[in-house]
Amino acid sequence: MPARPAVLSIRKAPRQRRSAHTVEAILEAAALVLEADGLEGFNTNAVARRAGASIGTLYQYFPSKDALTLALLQREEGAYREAAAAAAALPDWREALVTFIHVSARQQLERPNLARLLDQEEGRPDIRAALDKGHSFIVLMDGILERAGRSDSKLAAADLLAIIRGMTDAAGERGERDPDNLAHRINAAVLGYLNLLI
Amino acid sequence: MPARPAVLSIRKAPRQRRSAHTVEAILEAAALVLEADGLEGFNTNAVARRAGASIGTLYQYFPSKDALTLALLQREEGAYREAAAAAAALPDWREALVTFIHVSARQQLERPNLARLLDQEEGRPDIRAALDKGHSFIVLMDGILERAGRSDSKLAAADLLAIIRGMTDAAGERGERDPDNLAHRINAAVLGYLNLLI
Amino acid sequence: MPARPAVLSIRKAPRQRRSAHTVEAILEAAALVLEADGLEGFNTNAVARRAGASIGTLYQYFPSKDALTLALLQREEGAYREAAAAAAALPDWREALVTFIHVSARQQLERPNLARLLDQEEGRPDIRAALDKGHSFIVLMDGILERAGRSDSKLAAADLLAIIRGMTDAAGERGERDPDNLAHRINAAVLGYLNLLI
Amino acid sequence: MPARPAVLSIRKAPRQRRSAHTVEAILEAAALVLEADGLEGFNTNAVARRAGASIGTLYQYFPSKDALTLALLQREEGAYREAAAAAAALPDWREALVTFIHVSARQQLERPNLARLLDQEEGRPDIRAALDKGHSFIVLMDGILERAGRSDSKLAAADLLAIIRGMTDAAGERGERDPDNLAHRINAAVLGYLNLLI
DNA sequence: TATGAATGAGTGTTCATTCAT
DNA sequence: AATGAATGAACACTCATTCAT
Repeated sequence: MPARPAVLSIRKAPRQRRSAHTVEAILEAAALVLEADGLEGFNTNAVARRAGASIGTLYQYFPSKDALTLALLQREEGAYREAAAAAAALPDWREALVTFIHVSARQQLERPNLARLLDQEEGRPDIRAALDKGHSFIVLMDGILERAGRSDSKLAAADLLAIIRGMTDAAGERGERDPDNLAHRINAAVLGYLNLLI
Repeated sequence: MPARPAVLSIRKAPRQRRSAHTVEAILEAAALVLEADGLEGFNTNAVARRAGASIGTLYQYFPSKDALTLALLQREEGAYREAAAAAAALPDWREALVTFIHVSARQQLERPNLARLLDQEEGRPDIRAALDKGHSFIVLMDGILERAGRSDSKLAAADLLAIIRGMTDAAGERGERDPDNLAHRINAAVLGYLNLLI
Repeated sequence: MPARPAVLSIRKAPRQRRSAHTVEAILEAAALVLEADGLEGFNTNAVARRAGASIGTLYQYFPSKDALTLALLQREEGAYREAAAAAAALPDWREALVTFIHVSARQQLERPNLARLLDQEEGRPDIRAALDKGHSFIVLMDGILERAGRSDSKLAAADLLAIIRGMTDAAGERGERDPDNLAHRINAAVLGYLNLLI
Repeated sequence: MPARPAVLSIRKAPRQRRSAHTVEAILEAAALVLEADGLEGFNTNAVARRAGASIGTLYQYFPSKDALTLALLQREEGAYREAAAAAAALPDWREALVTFIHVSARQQLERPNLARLLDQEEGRPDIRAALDKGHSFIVLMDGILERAGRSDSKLAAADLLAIIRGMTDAAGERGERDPDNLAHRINAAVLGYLNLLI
């Protein structure tokens, strides 16, 4: 029951230990290439070379460049997504919000260039379509805001995510390293937004 | 001694009226292609075709694709930059800030897809290096915040611009059309940031 | 009003004399490669090389390999198709049939390997779909047989074309050179078919 | 001293029953892939997958793709070849000829797509060279025609086989199912050829 | 000055074949 | 004997850029 088109899912599940290692090496190589050379230098041959694998091996596991990008996206966001979901599930909505922001700041400053470029890739139509909409961050944020009793929760959720993403991207780009400080500043903007907007 | 590498500056200043018209046609074609087909479809041959010019003509005015991108960036931001500078020059810093935000919201919703894609291009190292740092928006914002008596004006300016850019990009992408409403929401976040952060 | 999908039609009509020459050179190179190396060696890079053109030039005129194949098919069959139509239009159906066969034999022995390989390509679904069904040879043959008063004209037309194609292909492959002799033998089979089958 | 190059012969004669079964599974998988996906989809990995074997196993029995193709060709033609030889051995040459044709029609309509594609593969130089000339159908047909007292037996044999192959290929491609009817029509052409050509 | 034909390095992708396990 | 991971040459196709006309 493939939830997304076959061409974007991983081509074969690695059965041997060697395979799992190769897949991991390719994904990490993709991350490194993206960080080092940006979207411009992000091509499958470069990734394979960096992974110490052949181009054929890459394509045994990822049926297309988009599938590779998607897999990297999911790998990078996996832990983030879980932590964000856990934050959103906290009983007190204020605590949920603050924790969500903190988690976001920490994630972004981990590998800032990678996160920023993946954010960009996430905007591409093909990738977008393949992402699991049900679990996206906006749903989490919307849940928090509904519990806060906001009638404009959908719009506010979109705005708050835009603030978070905008500020974390910029901070990462500038080379900031302290997630606590960044989270503190995001909190100010977010709480201001919620308080001042009725 | 040119302030930026020759290969990114416009190749020749159009002297005749016909030339000026051609340059303008190419720039507008670049904008249209970018809006219609995204970064994926943005190539010099497509731009020339859309402009009704030959590829050779395009290269007579723009020595490289990056130079074309840069020129478009500057054309699109020209009016915005002036309006933003005027806003920043208002005597009352609060009024300056609110006006700056309003100007930004209006600019972004004018041609949202174009603005968003150009924002992305602006992030590329080559383009970035060629942009005139002296006149960038951060200087304007920093000026406003200094007059507001903030000691952290540099960092706050960066944060506020990130908020503005993040929210306007997302709003444009969602298809919002009303700059007043958008500006209102941005104000809340920005003022909250300034009030809550001592 | 493109009767067939754009991706299979020629990409641009050559405007300058140089272009027309290039297109012709590429088509002839395609024919030569096909004759020399068969379908196995028929790739766009080889064709371009043989034409003394770059691969980019090839793709300026033919948007895909299939489009090139199709254009070659049409070039090779152009004169044949006209001659066959003229034959089929002869008042006496017997004369029409005999002339049709003669024309077919001559065409096939002209460049036998090329004709045979193009016959094969003609069978591929993509190519087939793009070919103009209205003018295909079976329609011509069907017309002749209807005038001969046959009630089974559709089936008979298919059979006779199969006989003609089968015999001409084999003759060409064996290196036969005399179209008159070949046509004579085809006539025997075809007339036998028509006489003996009621 | 092998009659054909080692690389095209089967790699090892299957000694154990399991091996024989594997070889058969691979050959049938090759047939199925060819029928389902055509020459375009006919690749060794797909065949192995369909056979439920690994690619390594395939290469243990068939040293190359061509060897696999050749083996399939021989498997498919095995029964046909025997039946055709039996037909050709009938005392009355007319009966031999008619039976030969009937056998051919039946064979072709059995698995029409497979037969047609294998006919095509049979035309490739490499495959051709490896086929055992001594037992080919043309020898059988030549024998029949010699007994019919024809001096042009070699040429006539080639022509008649071309007629038979052309008509059966086309009939199979059109989806015909009745070998009797097809054989009847082929008879007409063949007898016409023999009668009319002195 | 304008044109557009030509270029060719580069990119995504396939697939026959090998070989360590 | 069987497996399947790995290889890399080969191919279709794109697009920024040049230059003869």
